[in-house]
Amino acid sequence: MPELPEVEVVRAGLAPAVTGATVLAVAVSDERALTRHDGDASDFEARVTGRRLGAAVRRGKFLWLPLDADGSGGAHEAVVGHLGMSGQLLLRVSGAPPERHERIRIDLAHPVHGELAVVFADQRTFGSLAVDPLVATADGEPGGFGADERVLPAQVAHIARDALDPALDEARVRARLAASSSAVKRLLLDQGLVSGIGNIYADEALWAARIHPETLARSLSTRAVTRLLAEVRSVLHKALVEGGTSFDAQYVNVNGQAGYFAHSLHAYGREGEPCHRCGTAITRSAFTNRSSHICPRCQRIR
DNA sequence: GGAATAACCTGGATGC
DNA sequence: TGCATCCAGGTTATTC
Repeated sequence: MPELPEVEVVRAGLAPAVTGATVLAVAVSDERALTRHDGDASDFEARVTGRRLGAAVRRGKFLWLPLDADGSGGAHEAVVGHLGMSGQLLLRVSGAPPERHERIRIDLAHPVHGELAVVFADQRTFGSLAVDPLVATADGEPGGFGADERVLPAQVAHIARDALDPALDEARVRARLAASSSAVKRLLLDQGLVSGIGNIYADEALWAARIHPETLARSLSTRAVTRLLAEVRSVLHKALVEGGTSFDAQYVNVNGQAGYFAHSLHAYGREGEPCHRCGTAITRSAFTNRSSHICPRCQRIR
């Protein structure tokens, strides 16, 4: 499932191939991939064709490509994408055969790499692309990772900075945790508080910090919050280094290759297997329409 | 306004 | 072998 590390791997793979490229043609084969676009397929195709793409930028799980950037900023729109559960952005040679679950294909001409295609494929159709206006960031800092412009797509404006963003307002995160009567895991998954964390890395960070996911956020000590935020950053960084987490074919980089972090997981997906710290069997339990994986000995509700 | 929940969707795994 | 059901989960709209 694409979370921050997986999306960053995709962004880093796309950036050299698309920055400065001109869009030759756009083909939308499934309009469900435009659920975040304010218009139909022909509108999307018309608004992207002929435009010049800027550097790929990411905030949390969203990434975007500014349109008609002149190198010193100035773009007013961007193609913004979210991979959802199973979305893939693949780089292919021009004229490559259709991918399984292909939804949108963007043909490009790059001044160095020549003609190529960016293919958006998505099995479960939770992901989407859209053309969206760029708006100024509320804090005056760069909109996301990958570019210095202080703008971001309007539909991403409500998304908080991610855990690896140096401009993250950590004091706000701490204050929200201290005031909330919700379970701490629910807040970790709240993209409006801190973005980029999904179910996999929430479980991993909570295991590393020895915190039960149902623990009330306001009951955490300052020390525990510090430990948790450090583990969130550590887990995301390690996953990024290992190319993200791949359980099946639903997450791959732009070249179709899987990541290796699944081999480093301590909690997520390890139900019944021994805890790497104490040997107790990892358990899985229902948590708001999804699952939580914990070590019942290391992660007790206090 | 904050919190909780349902709905969206497809294909692999499982059970009968 | 074939069919039915369950499950995975990010985001958003709806409800409380």
